[in-house]
Amino acid sequence: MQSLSTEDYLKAIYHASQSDRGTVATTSIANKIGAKPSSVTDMFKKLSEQKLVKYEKYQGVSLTNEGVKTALRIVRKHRLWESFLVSHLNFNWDEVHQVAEQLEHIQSEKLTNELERFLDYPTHDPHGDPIPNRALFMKSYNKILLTELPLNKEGVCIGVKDNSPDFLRYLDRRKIGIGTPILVLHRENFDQSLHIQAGNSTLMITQKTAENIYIKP
Amino acid sequence: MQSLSTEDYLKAIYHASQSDRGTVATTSIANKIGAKPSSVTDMFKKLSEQKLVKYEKYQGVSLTNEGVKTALRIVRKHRLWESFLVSHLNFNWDEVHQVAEQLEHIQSEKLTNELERFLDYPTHDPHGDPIPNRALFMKSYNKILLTELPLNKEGVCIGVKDNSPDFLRYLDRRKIGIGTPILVLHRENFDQSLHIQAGNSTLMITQKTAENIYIKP
DNA sequence: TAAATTTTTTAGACTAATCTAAATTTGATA
DNA sequence: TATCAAATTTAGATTAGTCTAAAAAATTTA
Repeated sequence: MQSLSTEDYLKAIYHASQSDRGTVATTSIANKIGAKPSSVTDMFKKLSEQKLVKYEKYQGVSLTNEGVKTALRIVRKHRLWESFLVSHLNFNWDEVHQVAEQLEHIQSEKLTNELERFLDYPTHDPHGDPIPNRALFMKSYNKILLTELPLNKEGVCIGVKDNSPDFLRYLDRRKIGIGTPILVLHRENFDQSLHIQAGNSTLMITQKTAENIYIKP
Repeated sequence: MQSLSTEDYLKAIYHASQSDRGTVATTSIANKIGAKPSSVTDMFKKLSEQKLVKYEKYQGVSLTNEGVKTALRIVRKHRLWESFLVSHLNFNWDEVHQVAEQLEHIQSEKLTNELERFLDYPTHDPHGDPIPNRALFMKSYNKILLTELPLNKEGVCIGVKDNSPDFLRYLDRRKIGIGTPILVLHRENFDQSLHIQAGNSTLMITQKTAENIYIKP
């Protein structure tokens, strides 16, 4: 049985290794967790003893198969709870993360599986991220960033890269959400800002915004 | 913000002071929590500093108003989650306690209040215990123990005193649950065992069983 | 490639919650 | 009411997770 803290580390390592490919550095986890690098080193050693990560001094860590499984079990719970909060408890997509951070640590397989059944086996959470099923398998869409969508080719918003409340509320105000159809009308060469049609309104968004929106072409 | 452990102590003190009336002894909490008396003394001091209990060396503790409120907030969450598990996630009433022990520590007022709304403001949990509302007020039924129900006077089972899975499953097998109408047909003077009619079957139960069933006369 | 910078680890300390063992207080009993 | 047993507290140690400061290794840069 993992402690709350080891679960947080495993999840952080999992997410970091998704974007960074392969091994994960001490400082990268320290920043994610909000701890000092020395604390992270200690935890790396501990996780290594438990065979949840492969750790070589000064070389960072990578998750073992068992480590990946443990991380995915937490991700599964996190995303199921986020789905529940939005679909049944009137939470907005920018409010769910903090609460799900707590709920993801609840230990009960029956609870997780019944929650999944109750929600009718959702495949994606409110931010468009895929939910691992009982066998910890998830299929992610074939997705691109909005910056990569060709001019005048219709796509649909299927997720966001940045999950911060600030960004999500900004999208709310722009009426952009999961499922919103999007068309790039014009790309400004000067600053890479975009004129887009989102739903049935046209608006301008910055490059920074565009590179945080996932599109199914 | 309380730690998980202080919350457990406050809840234990609250429950103990319900049955024991007034102040609560060190050992009584040690037994409930599963800790040594010396650890309990340490925690009493800590809670006392936080003004959540009144503590006099060698004289036990009693909750302050603030302590009662904190305890009731935990009880509220515990009982709401138990209700949710039974009503929507196919848990039986003997399975909910352990999971609710974890869920009761989740910190989010919005979560608690929305859960309450989603469940349509339940007043009692699956064991018949009253659920404090948002203002932490709860009304309990006027209840007696089955041992006190007069012969041939119809009552209804509205709760249990012992919440252990063993007892609850025993009641399941006897088809006794919340709402079951009960009539005492005969009381055996020799060992105080009872012949009762529960629903539409008649059966014999021991005194020990009878003194763990609450009845609305 | 040597020096400088950055990253990582080690060493030692701190806190919260726990424990054991010994000392103290309370309350029951003779 | 003096003694004894039970309950409670104190003292000191332990564990997990964290920290700071210093040392060591890796990486970048000149």
